[in-house]
Amino acid sequence: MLDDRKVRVLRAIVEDYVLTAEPVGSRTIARKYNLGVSPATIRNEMADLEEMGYLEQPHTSAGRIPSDLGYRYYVDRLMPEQTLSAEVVESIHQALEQKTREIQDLIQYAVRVLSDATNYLALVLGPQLSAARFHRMSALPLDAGSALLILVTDVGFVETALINKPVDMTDDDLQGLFEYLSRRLRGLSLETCAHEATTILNSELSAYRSVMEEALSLLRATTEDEGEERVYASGTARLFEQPEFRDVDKAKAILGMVEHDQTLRDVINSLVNEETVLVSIGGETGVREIRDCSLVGTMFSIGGRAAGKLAVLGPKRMDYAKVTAVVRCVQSRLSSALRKGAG
Amino acid sequence: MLDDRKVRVLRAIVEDYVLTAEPVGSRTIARKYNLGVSPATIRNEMADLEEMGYLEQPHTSAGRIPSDLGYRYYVDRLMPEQTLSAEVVESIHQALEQKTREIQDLIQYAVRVLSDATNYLALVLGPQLSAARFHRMSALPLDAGSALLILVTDVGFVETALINKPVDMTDDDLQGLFEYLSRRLRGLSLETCAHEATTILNSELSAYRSVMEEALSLLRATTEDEGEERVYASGTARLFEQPEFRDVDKAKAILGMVEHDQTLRDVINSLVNEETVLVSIGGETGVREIRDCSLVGTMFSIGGRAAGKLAVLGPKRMDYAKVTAVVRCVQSRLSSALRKGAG
DNA sequence: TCTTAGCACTCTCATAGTGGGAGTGCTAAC
DNA sequence: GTTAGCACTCCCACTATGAGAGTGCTAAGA
Repeated sequence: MLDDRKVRVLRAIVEDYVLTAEPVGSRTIARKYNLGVSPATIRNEMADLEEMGYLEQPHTSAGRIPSDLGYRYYVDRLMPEQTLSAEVVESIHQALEQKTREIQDLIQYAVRVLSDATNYLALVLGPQLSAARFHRMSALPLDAGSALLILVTDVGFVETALINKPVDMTDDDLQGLFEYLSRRLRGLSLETCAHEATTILNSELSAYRSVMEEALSLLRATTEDEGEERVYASGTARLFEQPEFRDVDKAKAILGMVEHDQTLRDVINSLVNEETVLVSIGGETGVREIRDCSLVGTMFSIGGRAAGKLAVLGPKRMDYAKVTAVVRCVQSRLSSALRKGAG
Repeated sequence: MLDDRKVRVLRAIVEDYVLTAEPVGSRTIARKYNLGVSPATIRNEMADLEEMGYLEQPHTSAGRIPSDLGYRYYVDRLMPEQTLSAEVVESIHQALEQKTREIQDLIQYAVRVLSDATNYLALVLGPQLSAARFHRMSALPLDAGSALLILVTDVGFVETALINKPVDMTDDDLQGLFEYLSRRLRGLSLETCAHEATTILNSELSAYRSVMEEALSLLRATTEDEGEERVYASGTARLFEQPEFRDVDKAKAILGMVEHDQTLRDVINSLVNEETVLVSIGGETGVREIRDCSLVGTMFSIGGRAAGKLAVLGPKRMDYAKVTAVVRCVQSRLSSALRKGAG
């Protein structure tokens, strides 16, 4: 266990390093954070902390920087509960109180404000469609030979596809078909739907095979898509403002990962699985490209239903207190967004 | 006018510089491109070309690099018509012959393959919604108090919004209302629609004011949105592979511009306004952030209707012949995509 | 036993000097 | 008009060099 003074030294080092991005020396601590002891004493404490794994030394005669473990200790036990400035809260509210009624748009505003408020890279994962439930499906005739197929999930997420319409099928037939299907499938998970629809197709609706096939393929595409949850990102350019990413190769690695959605989904999904705000520090993510980064994320719901996950990716040396607070704030505003609008 | 030998020197310099990213010296040209004259003669030609504005010298005793004007001359008059390798053509075909029936998805595949095939940053602008024509609008009742409003444009672009549904309105009423509206508005530009719908609302349909207001606001949002055309990008990370963007600040400036959609829209829109492939070189774009880049772009249509613009952003020192060919290839495949599917 | 001052030591970083290499422009001869 | 020769310029990579920051250790003091 860390005694009181070690804790104060650790906190000082984390906070100073977060602020300056420079390794912190014993003199600096003695001067700026008045612990009432001399640099020599602090040096001893730092040597202890290093041995215990909380600190690292870039090279023999540099100051110390926090290790992953050091950050972890700070985040779990030392980090102050931060209340956001009125302006930040205000800007978040404003961004999410737009009059938009479309979830996709709302998410896009959210990811942007998340990045603006933290100055880091913000990421949002759309709803996990495989877990979504069928709400309804409908076909909108466009012209003689084609129609727009529309799938709505319980969260209000919309997927559409252009399909061929058999010429011998009237608009009423089409509408009736999907009315019927919608009644039969409502509330089922999309995966179950695909099975169920196949059964229905074979048993009773074989007359409408071609249209049904298209409907099935939309259902399957929606669930099985490698791109299961859509990924929204904002603020990639901001990464470069961090001194630790001025190294082009690091920056490139991170960018590459962000563009390669699947890795991103995996990382965020494995970290975030509840509505509390969680932090993954450096190597904890297990992904090589972002071993110098931390990820702060949580799930969010819109109008009371689980809608996705939001996360901020920044350098390990990030302002965890602030980022956590911002993430929490955006999360809570999203939950209540649209509520008065539509369910 | 440039005499034959000057032209050959210019071509050699452009092509060598594109290949190596190093200023090209007279010796190199004499050795690699057998013009049958000595370095000294080439030096004289280069001095002339520099005076005429086609070449630049990074510093007194370096080789020459092409100026914007030099590239321009090359692109306009020297660039060979390149036929793409079978593999590249194949990969483009494959990417765009996916079974998807949704325009948005198709565009996403297109932007990805555009970047993969060129190794530069690829950009696609979605259809210009203000120029789009109304095809139909429809409302899908979701539950007692809400419905999904769907707007389809002639190109097959879909916009949706969640709206409140007056409790006293039956599903049939709702459907009838939009059937009627769709008949009245079909073929009009979205802007005209907004006006027209207002008139209709005031003259005949004032009973449905609340729903109509929502429909109007969707129409307006679709046209007036600052984000008029949606911007799709792919391959940002690839920018860093270019030696000229290993300078973090340059890379950041470009990335920043890419994230700031509006500038991007403006640049692409001002360059590209026809179905031929156009090239904008360096300063020609007039945008500071990309003065070291060139943009190759064109309009494309899907299923015979103008659908958007596609562009590749790379360093000035890019392989213009190849990029032009790729852009043209993607453009042509897009035009014929979906054609057999739905119109 | 804990704390502290002192000091030698290490390591980085910015600076300046140096030499090689690449390329030029000019001149004079072909 | 072309070419060889040559002096000149400029960049760049390499190597000191020294200042600065910070450490660990030791020994003395509380």
